[in-house]
Amino acid sequence: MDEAAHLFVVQGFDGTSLRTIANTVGMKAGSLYYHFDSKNALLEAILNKGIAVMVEAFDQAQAQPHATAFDRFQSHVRAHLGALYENGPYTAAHVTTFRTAPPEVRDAIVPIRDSYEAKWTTLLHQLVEDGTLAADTPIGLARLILFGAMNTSIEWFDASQGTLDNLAQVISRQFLTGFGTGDTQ
Amino acid sequence: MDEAAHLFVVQGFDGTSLRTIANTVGMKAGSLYYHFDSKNALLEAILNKGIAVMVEAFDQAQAQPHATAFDRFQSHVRAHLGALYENGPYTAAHVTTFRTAPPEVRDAIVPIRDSYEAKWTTLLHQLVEDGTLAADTPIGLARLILFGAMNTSIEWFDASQGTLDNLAQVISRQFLTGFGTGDTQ
DNA sequence: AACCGTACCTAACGGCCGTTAGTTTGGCAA
DNA sequence: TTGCCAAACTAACGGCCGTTAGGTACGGTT
Repeated sequence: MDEAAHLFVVQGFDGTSLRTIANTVGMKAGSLYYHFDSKNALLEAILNKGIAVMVEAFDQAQAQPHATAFDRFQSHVRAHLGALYENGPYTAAHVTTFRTAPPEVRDAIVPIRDSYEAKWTTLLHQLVEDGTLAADTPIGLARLILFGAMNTSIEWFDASQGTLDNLAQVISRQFLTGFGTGDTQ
Repeated sequence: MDEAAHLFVVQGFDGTSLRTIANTVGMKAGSLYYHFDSKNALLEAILNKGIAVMVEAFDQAQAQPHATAFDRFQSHVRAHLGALYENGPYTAAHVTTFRTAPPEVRDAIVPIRDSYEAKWTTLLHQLVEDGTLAADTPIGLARLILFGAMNTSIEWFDASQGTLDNLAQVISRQFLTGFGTGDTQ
């Protein structure tokens, strides 16, 4: 699954054959069917694990003590980025292959996916309540914009050029205060 | 090309066969070779057109008069979103298929892609110089975060639930001032 | 009337695809 | 020692893939 998820990230689901996956782990294609019912089932398992990794990272961040509301928020951003880059290729595979996954697979994943998104919605609501986020923040849109910033880092983040801690800080700060000076508008 | 680009967005490049494309436009697969040398060449043409559409939208926004620096910025955001949703499926196809495109195709596209990114880099530099963006803004990172927010809207934007004008306004405002109140940090 | 180029079609090629049925291997348990 | 079961293997199936060679229809030009 590790190798399959990695290949899915690089080549896409349809661009990766079972023979390629099997060959990468020193097997033959048919042998994969001892472990998975089908290629779709393999993808489904990977997508699920991708969510599980994100959820675990989120819950760990939740459990930690934080000095300020901003620290708490930044810790969650860091956790999401950690799920993308530090805990196997599952979350990355989820983010990159979900949109074009076969409908049956997508439909099976959606409910679990929703539960992760709900955690973020709750978090953002709390930040509104304690005055960290503006009262008129469009929570749904805000979450999607934040996800966009975090997830598309897959296309350009290079660990040799910057740390995840730094990226988490930049994204968190940007999300709350923006890059502007406030001089206009 | 219209239909092919649309199918690439929905099913991915590898997930779309030439027979499917041909069938959609009332042709046979072999006939496509009168117009394109190969499937890769078709993709390359689509990706190029995707950039051309973005560039044209950018230049049109550039040519318009604007009351404030913020208006100018928002106008460019709106232009990019317009390229994604209002001028055919080419830009959307570019954004969604570029990462997993065959290396030869990607390599051929990169230089043209860079030219579009350079336009944004220049714009952001100007915003720093006129005091709209903070002097210590990490331009490169800022552009990628902005692109992330705009481009991943493909996964969730629904024209029946919100206008592009509104989305452009939310993204622009968020980019400059954030969603926070400024009470923490 | 003869010709030409454009735009398609037909039919097939070799090759890879996901999948399956049946078989082999090797370690552990009885 | 025998039996069992997990974990692989082999070999093939039908089917779809990108691609190609050669043919056909047809409007416009000479």
